[in-house]
Amino acid sequence: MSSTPVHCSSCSLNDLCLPVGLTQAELKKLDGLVSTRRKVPQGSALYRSGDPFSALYAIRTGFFKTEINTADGRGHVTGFQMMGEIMGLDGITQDHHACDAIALEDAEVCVMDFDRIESLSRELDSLQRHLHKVMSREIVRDQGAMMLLSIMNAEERVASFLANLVDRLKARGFSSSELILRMGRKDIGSHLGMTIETVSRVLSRMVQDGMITVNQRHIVIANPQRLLEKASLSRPG
Amino acid sequence: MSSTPVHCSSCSLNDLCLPVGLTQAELKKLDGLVSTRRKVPQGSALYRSGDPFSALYAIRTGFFKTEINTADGRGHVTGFQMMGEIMGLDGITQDHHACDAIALEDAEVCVMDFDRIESLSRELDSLQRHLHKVMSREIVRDQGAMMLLSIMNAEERVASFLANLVDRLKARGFSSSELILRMGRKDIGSHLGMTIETVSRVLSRMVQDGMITVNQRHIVIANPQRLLEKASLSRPG
DNA sequence: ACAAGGCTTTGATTTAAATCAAAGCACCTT
DNA sequence: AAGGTGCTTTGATTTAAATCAAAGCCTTGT
Repeated sequence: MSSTPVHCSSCSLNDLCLPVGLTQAELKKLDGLVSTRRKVPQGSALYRSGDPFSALYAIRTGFFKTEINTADGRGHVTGFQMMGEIMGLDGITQDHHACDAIALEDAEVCVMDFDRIESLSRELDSLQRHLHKVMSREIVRDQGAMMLLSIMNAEERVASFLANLVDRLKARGFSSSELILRMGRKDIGSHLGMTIETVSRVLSRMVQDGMITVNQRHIVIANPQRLLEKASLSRPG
Repeated sequence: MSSTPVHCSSCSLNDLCLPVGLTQAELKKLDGLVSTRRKVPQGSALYRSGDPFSALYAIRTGFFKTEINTADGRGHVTGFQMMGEIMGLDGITQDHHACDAIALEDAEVCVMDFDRIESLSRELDSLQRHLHKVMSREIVRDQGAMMLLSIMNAEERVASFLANLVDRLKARGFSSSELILRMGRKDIGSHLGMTIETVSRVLSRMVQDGMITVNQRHIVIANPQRLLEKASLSRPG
């Protein structure tokens, strides 16, 4: 709950976040969209499964994971989210959230009341269209993740995971050859459907092959070409 | 391209399809939504990956699979769709479709121009809300499928698959103890991330255990209780 | 500095599912 | 009815990844 004024029109993330492609005049209208900002300390939840749904969240700073936990202890990390990405879409169907959203480092999010999003998007065609695109992108992304889990082996999965992360970081102005993992091996394994031992072994093998360099959570992509080859499923011609 | 008049307001599927929860007056407005119907013969595509996106489709009759094909021959069936369900949401983000939609039996769909859906949902709050719920449900469903692939073993996956199918069929007035599979073992295996041999072996084991009965594609659920136990991941307490 | 705890890596062994192989069945066509 | 074709089942063997086990290492606090 920051007291500083909160404006989409002046936000440096606006070309990554919800209001992408809006004119300056339209952006002005959006300035009422973000009611508050919210700080989320590392390790704590932005929302949890079962919480009532009322808002979408745009990440301003920090890094999140979303996960579904089961009573028998098996859990699954459904994804990792970084600045500019929208969280909370899972809550719309049932009016309560379907997963936990946990901050992997101290984070700050823009809280966008969903009723307000809906009423604004009835006025602004471009916002409406963009919201639909964001949701559709999430669907396509999840289907890509399903495919990864269904047909890729351990090494391909890890390669895809790394390639995907550097891609998204690059789009945010960070290095495309270097990254700091914000999550532990356990979360990587859970997300990729494998054990931490396998994650570790695969990383070691990639180091041996000269594809990457690993120092704890610090990864350097030594051979981007080969990483991409491993990662890609070569879509149909 | 049927010449019979096409009206959501008189459609028997309307409580499963897009216009759920609308008043009669609102339904009247929707009658212009479905421009045409389209017949899709068994084995042919409603749309293919790369096709330009222009419409969503509501299934009136028939049964579909959606799949992503890769150049190297590995492919993945992302889901199966039955009457009343909406297809095409994957196309919104990139203005072209991201997967193939193939009819597994002769089918008929309602073609809903997406621009018209958007403009109508700017007028009808309830349609807007429902569209958002449909998209969110797809996201949650896909995340459930990811979890299935990530943490369940072969027998749990097949049990989930069967339980999910009878559930959806039951909601459409069909038997909850019996079903005809519209897809072959290959598609089941692709969807569940396993080979056809494993699908077959798991089914045989379930028959031996008295959980189900299998005659080709005709399945009888002999012990729904045990099927549900196998299928469920028991969510957190 | 040292101990404690939690990650991470590495190694040995087991196992679930894949692969390889062949036979069985249902559904066509002639 | 016979022969073919494509799906499905079943069996034998292999393999990728899980499990079991232990050591290494970074971090944190006393």
